Amino acid sequence: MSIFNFSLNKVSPQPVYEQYALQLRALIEREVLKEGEFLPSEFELASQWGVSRPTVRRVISELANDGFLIRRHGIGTSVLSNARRRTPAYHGVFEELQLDGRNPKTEVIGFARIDLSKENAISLELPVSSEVVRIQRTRSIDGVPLAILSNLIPVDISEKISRTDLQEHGLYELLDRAGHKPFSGTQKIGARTGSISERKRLSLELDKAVLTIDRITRDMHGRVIDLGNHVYRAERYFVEMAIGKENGGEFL
Amino acid sequence: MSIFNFSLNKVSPQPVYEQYALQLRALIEREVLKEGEFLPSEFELASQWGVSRPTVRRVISELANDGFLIRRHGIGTSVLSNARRRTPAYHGVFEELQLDGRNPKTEVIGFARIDLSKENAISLELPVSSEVVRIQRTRSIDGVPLAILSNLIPVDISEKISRTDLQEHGLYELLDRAGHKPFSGTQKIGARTGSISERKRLSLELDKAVLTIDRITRDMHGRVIDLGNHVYRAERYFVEMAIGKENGGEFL
DNA sequence: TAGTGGTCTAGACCACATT
DNA sequence: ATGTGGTCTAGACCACTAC
Repeated sequence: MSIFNFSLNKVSPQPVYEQYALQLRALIEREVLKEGEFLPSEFELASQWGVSRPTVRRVISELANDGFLIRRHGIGTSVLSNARRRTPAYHGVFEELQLDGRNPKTEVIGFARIDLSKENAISLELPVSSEVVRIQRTRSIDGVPLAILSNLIPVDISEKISRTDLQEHGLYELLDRAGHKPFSGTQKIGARTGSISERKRLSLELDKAVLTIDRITRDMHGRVIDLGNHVYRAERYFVEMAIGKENGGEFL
Repeated sequence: MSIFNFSLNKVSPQPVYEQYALQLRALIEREVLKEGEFLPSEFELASQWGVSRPTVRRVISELANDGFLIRRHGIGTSVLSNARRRTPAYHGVFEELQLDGRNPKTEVIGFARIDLSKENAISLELPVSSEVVRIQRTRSIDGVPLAILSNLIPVDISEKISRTDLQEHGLYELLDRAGHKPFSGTQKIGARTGSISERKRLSLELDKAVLTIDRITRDMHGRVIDLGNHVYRAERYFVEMAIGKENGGEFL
């Protein structure tokens, strides 16, 4: 009985390649299949699984794209080490990454319609006369202020979000629920010396640095649903991310 | 004569799907195919191109993955707007992005073997006794200092790189040439107040902020080939990136 | 030479959205 | 009912790597 004897639900709407990919992925994650180990050839897998080779290839492609497997022409398909694996990019790491046991808190310090400045109107791609809502929040951990979050959101979307929601949930989660799932966007990460009001809010010492993140978020239809300006205490926050093939390129 | 009458080089080692994908992509980028416009159905394209439907699907998949096209079941395949498009993540944006007409310069201020500190040995996954080379560079634009780049590189790799190479080319380009193509990695972006020596090197005013990028780069075999610590003048540098499905997730 | 993955074909059946 | 994309099959030939 091979470890590749996977189960297949033929009535499930989940496609075959997805079912097998999930099970194969689990084998790798649980290290039943260890680093460097080779998979049976595509022909063998096709016969073992009772599917065609294109389907086997699709399964393997899924995992190869996620960096779990590497295919080498003329050699075979083997398991990549954790180190070689491209972990999914992930952002917004928090101090030493440990949220467990911490006590994060969000305070909503502003939730009101504002007049749109000309430049913000352009960024949001709205007519200058449009109304937007400015949401201002502070985030703290164990009572220590961490960040000031300021977001501009079109009025019609903001109406689906309440002030109390914001204390319990992330903005993106709420936008999603409101039917505006964040889909794409751009962000700039920069640094500067904190301003007077930022120093006050973040309990910063004089002239200490802050990390800034400015982002534009769009829903699936390309509509701008959020314009965020976030300011973090630099000593307690950094952004961590995986870098892979596409987003390589040397930094200047 | 349809705009989809692409050319096909049958002797080229470049696969068919890639040749067609490139030409289709060009149509979209030049806006011959405009936002919202529909492609012929996969069957029609297969017949026009003289290839099978799976090949057509592969062509379309390439562009759909890059966010140029969107496929909707039962409806068809259409061109995404620039806004909806997920532009490839790209980092290391420079002032206002304009390198054109600028005069970037790299000065190598250090290129020597050093004793490996214990913590760096662990990061590079080398025995503590191993020797590494520390490369220190400064980058400036039009005579204005922009960044201090410090990299640790295993000795055997550094031997394939010369000091003069570094003045002309990027480190990653040189690593690539040396047979250690950067493959994956992790980086942390943070901010802090510049140290005394950094203030001097970057001509920073007292207590000005710097943006820091620390990265670990690995080659295809999972070997650590670079440990970089980069410090940028915050007023003149920021990191810009696209955010998509995978690397979404709310920032804390 | 044998075995591997890479590409491609020519179909089939299905689920989905529109008419 | 029609046409679309989504899945899957059962082959074929090629290019690459090892032996």
